[in-house]
Amino acid sequence: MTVRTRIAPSPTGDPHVGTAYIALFNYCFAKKHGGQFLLRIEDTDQVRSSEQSEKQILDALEWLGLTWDEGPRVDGPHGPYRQSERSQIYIDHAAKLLETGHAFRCFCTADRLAQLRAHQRESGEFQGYDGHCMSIPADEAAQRAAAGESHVVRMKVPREGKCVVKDYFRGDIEFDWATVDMQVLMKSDGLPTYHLANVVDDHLMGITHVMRGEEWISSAPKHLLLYEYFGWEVPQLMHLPLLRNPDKSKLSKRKNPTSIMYYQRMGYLPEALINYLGMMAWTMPDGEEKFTLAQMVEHFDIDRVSLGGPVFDTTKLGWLNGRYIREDHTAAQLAGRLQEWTLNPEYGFPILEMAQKRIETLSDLGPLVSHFFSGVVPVDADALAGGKDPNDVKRVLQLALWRLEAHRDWTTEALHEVMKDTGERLEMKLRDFLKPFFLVISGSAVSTPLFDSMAVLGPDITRARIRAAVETLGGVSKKETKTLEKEYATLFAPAPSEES
RNA sequence: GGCCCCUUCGUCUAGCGGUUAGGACACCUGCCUUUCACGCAGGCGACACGGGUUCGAAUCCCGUAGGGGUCACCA
Repeated sequence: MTVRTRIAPSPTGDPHVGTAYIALFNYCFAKKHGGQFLLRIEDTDQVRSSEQSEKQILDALEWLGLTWDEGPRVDGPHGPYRQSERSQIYIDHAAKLLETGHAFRCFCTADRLAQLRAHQRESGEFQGYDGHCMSIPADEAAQRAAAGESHVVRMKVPREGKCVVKDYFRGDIEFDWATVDMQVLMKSDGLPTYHLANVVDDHLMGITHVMRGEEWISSAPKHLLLYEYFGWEVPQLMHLPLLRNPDKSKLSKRKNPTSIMYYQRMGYLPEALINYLGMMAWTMPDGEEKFTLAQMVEHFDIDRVSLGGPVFDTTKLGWLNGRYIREDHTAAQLAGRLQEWTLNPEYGFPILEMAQKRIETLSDLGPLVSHFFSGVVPVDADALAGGKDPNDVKRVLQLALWRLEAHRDWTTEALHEVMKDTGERLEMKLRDFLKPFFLVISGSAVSTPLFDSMAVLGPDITRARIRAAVETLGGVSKKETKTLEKEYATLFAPAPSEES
């Protein structure tokens, strides 16, 4: 038997360091055992996902050196693929479950489900589907479905007995079936949910070991039950501990930079990042802390995984990155890395074009463009407030930051548009509204044009600078966050399809 | 709140019945150095708590506490 592992990132949002962390362990485990490390994009939601973010995930993994193999797949050419192109597979599998009586069509409205949940929460009973539509005879349900009535497909779950999840690291984990919900398998839009797609894909791809985040433990019974219903062999489940924020909660964008591209733009080397990720929950047998991906594969031992959730601490990452810079590079090699990073025509020429009009001597260049080659630039709190109430400025920055976090199109024009709109909705003169942003983005009152600068710097650095400025002004407390969120919702009430 | 998982210095961790509980980051002190950094030497600092089992427990078992995850037509 060949070992086959996989990761299945969602194409929603930015490529997350947590994804790379899970990918790293899958990669090392597969390679150590002469197996394959496969990749698929878990795209079961056409509304929220995008080609662009899918490409970002692939780019990020490649940057880190986590190359995936071409493995068995269901159709089309080899390589990563989108599931939505193949939804017929899930329709067929759902139909099979319907036939064998392991699933049923559910016609319940969102309203009824919301009421049900509210009632259950109030009375403190088990929260989950009450089996309302299970009593509809199969042929009647099929007829209603054929007539075009909106419905979903749910899996049947035993109401008594226990389910034993065999986790490689934790041993047997017991769940009462009564606490497992009758999960929706097919949504009313005809696309599968993650649970169905995941099990079907893993089986068709011949996955032998499912190494994923701890967050999935509680849905493992559903997955196991699906394997049983289909009569398929169950892969070995291995749940890795979750990366944490300094406050120990699950690593999140709200509290930490989590985008892999952020670390790339901040000037971390891929070998340092991957090395650091490798010392989260794992150690080399000899205790060595600096190691390459190849060395990690060579000495990889799955039993050396520790289960306490590691805090992703950028201080130590910085130290490691420094070691790579000074120990593994001559000046000439370092020049090469710098070139790869930003000292190249692609990144540099637009900057020079901006600078050209604004300099008298070549030596004026340095101070003018230095912020393009920096991470977070320091800003003076007093200068930022500009004689006004710092809290007002903070409020404006935070609201705009959220707006920019939801914003995808990072071109000069689009940024101009979204910032102009934000200023208008805040009923401010554009000039007054934009003033602090000049300072925050460039760290100086005299600098390159705002929107062009933001476009060149990219979303990660831009957002990080605004976030840092908010902190400089004292940060937003929990209470302030609440009021601001309310204000944000009324001012910018995002359309339902827009993601945040 | 229900269910589930986890628990060694502030942080990442070694340890898998007998150790003065080891290393790394951070912090502090000193050395090196025109400054800073690097480097070197040293220091501070942890087995969550309570019961068992055992001649002996950080290691095994039970309980408590704390932290986390999860309870969607998101993944």
